[in-house]
Amino acid sequence: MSPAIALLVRVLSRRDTVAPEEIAVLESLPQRPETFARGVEFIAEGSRPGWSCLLEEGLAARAVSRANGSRQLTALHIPGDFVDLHGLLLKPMDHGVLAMSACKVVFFRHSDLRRITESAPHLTRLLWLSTTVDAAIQRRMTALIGRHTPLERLGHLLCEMYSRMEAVGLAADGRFRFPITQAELADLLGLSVVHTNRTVQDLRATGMVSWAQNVVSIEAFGALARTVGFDPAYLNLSPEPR
Amino acid sequence: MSPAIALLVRVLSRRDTVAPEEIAVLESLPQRPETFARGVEFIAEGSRPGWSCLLEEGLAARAVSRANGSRQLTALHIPGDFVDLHGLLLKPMDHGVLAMSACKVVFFRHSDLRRITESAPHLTRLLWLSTTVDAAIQRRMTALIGRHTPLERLGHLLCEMYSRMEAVGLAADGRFRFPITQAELADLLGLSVVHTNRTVQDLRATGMVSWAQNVVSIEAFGALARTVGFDPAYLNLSPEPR
DNA sequence: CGCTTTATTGACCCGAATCAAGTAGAGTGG
DNA sequence: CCACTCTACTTGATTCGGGTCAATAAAGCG
Repeated sequence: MSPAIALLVRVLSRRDTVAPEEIAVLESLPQRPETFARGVEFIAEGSRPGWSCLLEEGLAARAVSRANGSRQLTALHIPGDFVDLHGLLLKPMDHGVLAMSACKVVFFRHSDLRRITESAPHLTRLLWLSTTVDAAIQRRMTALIGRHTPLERLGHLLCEMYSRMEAVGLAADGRFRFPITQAELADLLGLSVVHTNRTVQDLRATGMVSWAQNVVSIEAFGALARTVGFDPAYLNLSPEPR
Repeated sequence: MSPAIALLVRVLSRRDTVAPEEIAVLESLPQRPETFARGVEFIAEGSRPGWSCLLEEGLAARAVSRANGSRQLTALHIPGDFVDLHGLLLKPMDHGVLAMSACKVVFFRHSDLRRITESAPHLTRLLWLSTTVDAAIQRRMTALIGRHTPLERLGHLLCEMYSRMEAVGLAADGRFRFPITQAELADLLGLSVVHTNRTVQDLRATGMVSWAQNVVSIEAFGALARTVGFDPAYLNLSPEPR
């Protein structure tokens, strides 16, 4: 199985059983692999792509730009995420996608994905589910930025990233690679760079998280989750008939 | 045609052509109508409903609650919105839905909706599209709260509400009914009640909006849209093959 | 026509932005 | 191998937007 598909199936399997025929359907899709360097906006805001991409390696982010030139990062994506699957339906793209680290991605033609909706209803629902989990994450983010302290925002984000990465086998024992600069983190959390830095230090001072050389290590996941109010239910990582 | 379905079809038709057979399929679904008084949380956070509801009349909001008891409103819903269509796939509900005014809603059984995904691919894509537009709106909200001034948040929200209401025939000439208290608005915009009030007054002072007795009147839509950076593209209200 | 909810105003204060340096690494090239 | 540069991180001083507290006006409404 191609590595990108393997990751996708791995996440989907956390949510429902994926039949061998469904895996075969995914496997049979023509792929267009590409890699992008850190900083590249590989899906442009306002564009009308005819392909959607699955992230295979690296960290990517969605960004909406403002009139004054500044941009806001609205979401992070990790390997196994079907980053712009919604582009199949949503035209034009209401946001851009940029590589936060070197990214390896695989593109699928919309016409091929559309064929799945014509012939594989359950698989279609699983893909649809992916986009709704995405929306649930976005909803969390809105609440987080709207009504939570900087420490809660950061702590919650780390809990979420850990949980998601763990689901695709990229994290264990509270540790995961997280190649993001504090400036990018600030864009994501809706804080200034200076305050983001102070918040990271506050979080380190609690002893619940250590973070150096792009590796985050959550020393006390339970305690952190409790203090920042993280409950992974919204990630829908438990198998259910969908 | 039942009024709720008529509204739904009206929005869907703004996004793509809806075939008569597709309308017939929607019409044929068994409906369970209900009404709720203002303030009632008619879909509970954490529940696993077997039905999804389409709003026919009134204003509703999604809310996520916090540990300390406060809640954050993350989205507003107007007639024609398939408020918790994502509940078909997402279990449990990651947020509650509450009536901001008296609401008339119509429930559809998940088993019936699932049947649509089995037999009506294009209609399925239109429903899927609804949930992704919803996500795009949420994304906008995140960016709005994260990096925009209170005046921009409020002005943008009003532009969006007008555009959405106009699409279902509930607004014209810049005017629409908007039965929301400033406390609720504060919850939605991530501001304090006091500051929300001052922001409303600031907005009135610009002369671009007048607002009294639950009726908002945008006197200069173009000017307002320009000053708050509103571009309706993310609402996907232009017909496209989907 | 009281009573409750909603809107409004003023005073005060604090959290986070902004401004301004300074430090530490990681490359890069002479 | 070491200056040079660039980026990321860190720290301190200052400012200000928006929160909080408290009180009053104005609607609704039973």
